[in-house]
Amino acid sequence: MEDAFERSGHGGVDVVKEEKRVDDENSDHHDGGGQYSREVVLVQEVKNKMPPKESENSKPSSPNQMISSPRRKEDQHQLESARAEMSQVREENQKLKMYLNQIMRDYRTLQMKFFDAVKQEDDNKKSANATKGSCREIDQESDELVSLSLGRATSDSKKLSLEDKNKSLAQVKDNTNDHKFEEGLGFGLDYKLELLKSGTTESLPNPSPDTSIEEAKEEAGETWPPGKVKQTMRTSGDDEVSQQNPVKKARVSVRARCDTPTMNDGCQWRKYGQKIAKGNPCPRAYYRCTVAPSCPVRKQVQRCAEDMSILVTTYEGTHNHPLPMSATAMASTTSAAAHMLLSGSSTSQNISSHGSSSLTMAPMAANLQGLSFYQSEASKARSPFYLPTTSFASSSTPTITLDLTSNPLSSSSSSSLFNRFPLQYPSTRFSSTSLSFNNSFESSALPLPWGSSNGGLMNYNTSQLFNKNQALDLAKQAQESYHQSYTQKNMSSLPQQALPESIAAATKAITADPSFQSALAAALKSIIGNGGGGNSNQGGVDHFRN
DNA sequence: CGGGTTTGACCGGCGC
DNA sequence: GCGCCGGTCAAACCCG
Repeated sequence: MEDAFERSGHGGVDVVKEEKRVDDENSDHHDGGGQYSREVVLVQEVKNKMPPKESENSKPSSPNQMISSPRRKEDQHQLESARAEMSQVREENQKLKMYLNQIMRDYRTLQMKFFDAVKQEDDNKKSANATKGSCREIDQESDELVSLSLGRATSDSKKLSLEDKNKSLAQVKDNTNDHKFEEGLGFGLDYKLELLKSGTTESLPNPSPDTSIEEAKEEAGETWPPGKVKQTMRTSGDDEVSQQNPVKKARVSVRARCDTPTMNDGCQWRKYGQKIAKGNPCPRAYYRCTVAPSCPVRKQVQRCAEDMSILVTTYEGTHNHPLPMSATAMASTTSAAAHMLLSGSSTSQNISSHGSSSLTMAPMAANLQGLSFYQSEASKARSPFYLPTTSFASSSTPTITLDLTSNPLSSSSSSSLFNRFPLQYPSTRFSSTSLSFNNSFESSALPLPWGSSNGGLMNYNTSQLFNKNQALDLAKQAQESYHQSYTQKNMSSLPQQALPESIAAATKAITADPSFQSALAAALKSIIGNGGGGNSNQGGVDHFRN
């Protein structure tokens, strides 16, 4: 898998063209046994495509040589068989390349459409700014979008019929002008906006204006950079905190049982201070990220006064550099939570935010290692994901707390969250990425090579809604969009860095993301279409991981 | 010696 | 204005 993926980068269009030929002519025999004459044809065809050096080695003997003796004939027979197998492997590799290229093309197309859609939507919203009806409509739209995307379900989303979702997917496939779904996938922009918002002006270089035309426009006209977030403030109350503190950075608290002085979240931190805070005998330690000298991310670590075994880590800011592979999970989690807090509501109980900002949760959820931004009315009071008044969180700073303690009060969703989270609990499977497509549907999950018995892993629960390829296309598009946004983010925030290095670093970081790995593995598995490739896939993932 | 930690000083926001 | 408090700075110190 890894090999094929690696090669896909060099494959280019020619490979795809060739692959189509092979695929057309031999699409119906992958078993490799029996159909000998056709395999010979295939070998010869492959031979013609191969570079001279390789074709020389595998070139069949002349017909005269082939009939020299029975034994020689048998050897020749085996040779042909081996060649046929090789050709099949090549064929599969080329198919993988083709699929990957196809996915990349689809993604680019969707991304362009997304930018168009954002622009169009901005115009629409400016014209009909304070219309409540449209607001509700947008809410419904967003819910639908999110439910079609990754890892979030709302109670409203359950109302949506399968037909609606199928329709949306069909619209995407047909490249119609309905941009709903593209918006749902197009979270890359929002990811960047989050950087603009939470990344401080103190240390972050200004993002280059050419990362996005829309972004440039928004920046030019508004001191509150993310236009989308600003639009969410139409719903007064929910975004009061953001409004009052436009430059306040959102904080994400993570409560976890931990014996060590600090949680190992994969990042490098340097302690720069310690204080005895009021109301807690335990000192609070202040850390800053030292992965990059200009990284604005800080964290506070303090033991819980009530339960000393609980360590409360509060993260603030967004990394402006490629993260160590082991740190991507926590970083994306906190980034997602922070973004949810800023783009959504800080006082409302409803996690489902308003307007287009809710779209931003879709991508983040894809990187949450199973952290589901699922908060139904019934469970929100006990959700692990709440908006508290922590003992040391400044009341003026929007803070969201992620409770990873094994609280018996935890609902089923939170307990699964606890079990899935890999960082504080290394004993759990690291591959337990939850890339949940609308967990409000309880269809059978796509069988995965490292499948989970209790639903801790990826659940492509949309399989009821559309076929596997479509679901996997979505997964790929979502992940690649994240990839794209991350790349752009790094390019914009590290202008001094050579461009290829930024891209390479971002690529490295993204491919290290277990969510990406999982999606990729599942996509490739589905493409290959057999259920027996589990070990190799797992190995590939492990390789990416290290 | 370089990098990380400790710890008292300092600063700014906020409430009274 | 003053005091409290959270957060940060930076010199001293520690450690490998």
